[in-house]
Amino acid sequence: MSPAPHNPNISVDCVVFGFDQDELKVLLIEQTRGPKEKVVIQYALPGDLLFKNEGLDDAAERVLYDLASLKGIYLKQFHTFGDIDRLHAAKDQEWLQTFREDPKARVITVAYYSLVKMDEYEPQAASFAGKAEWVNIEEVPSLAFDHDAILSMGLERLREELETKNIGFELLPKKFTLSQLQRLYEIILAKKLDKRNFRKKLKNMSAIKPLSEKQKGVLHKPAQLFTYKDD
Amino acid sequence: MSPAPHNPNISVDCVVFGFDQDELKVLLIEQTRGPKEKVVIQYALPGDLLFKNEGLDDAAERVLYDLASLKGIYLKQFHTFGDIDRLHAAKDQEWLQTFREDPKARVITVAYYSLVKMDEYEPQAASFAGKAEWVNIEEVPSLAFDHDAILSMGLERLREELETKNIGFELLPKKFTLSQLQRLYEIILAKKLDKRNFRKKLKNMSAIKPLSEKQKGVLHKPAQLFTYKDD
DNA sequence: GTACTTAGTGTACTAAATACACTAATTAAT
DNA sequence: ATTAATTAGTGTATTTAGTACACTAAGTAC
Repeated sequence: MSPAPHNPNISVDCVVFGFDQDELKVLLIEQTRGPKEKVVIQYALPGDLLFKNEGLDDAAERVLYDLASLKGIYLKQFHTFGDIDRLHAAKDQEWLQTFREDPKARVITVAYYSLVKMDEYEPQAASFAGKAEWVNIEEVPSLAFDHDAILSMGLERLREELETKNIGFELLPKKFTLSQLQRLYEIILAKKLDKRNFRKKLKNMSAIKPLSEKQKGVLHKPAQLFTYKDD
Repeated sequence: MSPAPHNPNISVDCVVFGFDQDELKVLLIEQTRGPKEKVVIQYALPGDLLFKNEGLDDAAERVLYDLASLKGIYLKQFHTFGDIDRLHAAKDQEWLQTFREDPKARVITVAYYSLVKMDEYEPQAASFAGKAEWVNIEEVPSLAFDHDAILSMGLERLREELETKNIGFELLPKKFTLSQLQRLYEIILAKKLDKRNFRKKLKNMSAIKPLSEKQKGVLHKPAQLFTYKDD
């Protein structure tokens, strides 16, 4: 063990969840490489090195804004990853050399997870970064560095929070139907829920209130729209 | 906002809990200063800067071993504190100058909480550090830097874990009575529990098993001793 | 107006949490 | 040996939360 302290780089990485079309998605940055800048070599979580006069939460907000034009969204720190070799998987060596001065430099990353109302925000790639892309959680490829582990812990935390706190609405439009909310729970928790029991529980929690408005443009009985009470 | 990354120092700080004599205690390092090294100026959580070839968890283990001779104990990362000015409260300026080269240097700290069987380990101060001392959680003075906030979040997490996971035994001797376990819950959660309901719940969880041994040397009916099953 | 689709609703059963009071075993003092 | 003091140990009834389950209602497309 080395007897001297040192000064690693610090980054933040964000696991950004969205829900759309009955699918749980995560926002990934496409890292391209090659002569024509066309060959996709891998995907990574949105992240960046910490700036000098910036708090950790600030950095996470900045990352989401710069890389995906996301602003004012639910954001929560969940774990810090600091293994010595977390950047140095064989698959990442080549890529590291194209982007960083010193591929051996140590980087400790503080991970956040984040919930986005996909109807309100359409991520746009900043020009300097790779393209930001929503990827179905079921179809996420192997990611750069230890981002697989980060994503997987982020997903675990999302599930925990969803079962204990009322955060489901952070992933839905302001106005939503009870069936939408239920599908969200079913998909994230990967289990079927009973419609009547689900609604009974919601009623007891009284966290939502009905609007005087109904669903439109559907080819079946239109559902009552609800919204969250902030009380 | 500064447009350049930088390399702050990284430290780990540990919120170490112990339980003894019906009191929840936390391990603090006494920081002394002055001509005779006798004037106590403040207490701090055990912590140290991260070494070069050391993972975060390793650093936390090292800190506990070096500062308190604690080894092989329950240890869990819970939050990373990175405010720009977290070291720079007015009360800390003087002290910083005596210990660190640059009192303006930024330090980001990864916080752990830790559970200790106090009967097995008696902390001993390493010579180079301040004295390690168990302090009743109710009597903790204002700590150095932002350690008040770290302690307070650590305590919050201890309470959450105690209600959801079976971690109570980490704070008790290997052999314990049900009343001891109940008092531990009562004191940490700061609420009274019903004896019969508490025992009923334990029975259902079947996480403990009775030993063929009874409490000794008490001036009342001796209680059955139990131990945790690891199964 | 018929077929299709999803919305919306109540009741009976089961499991978990709560409220509650007395007897048993030991020590210390007399 | 008896008594006082102290904590250990035990069961039942009630309330609350969770589960299982099936039909009618409101709209669209044809």
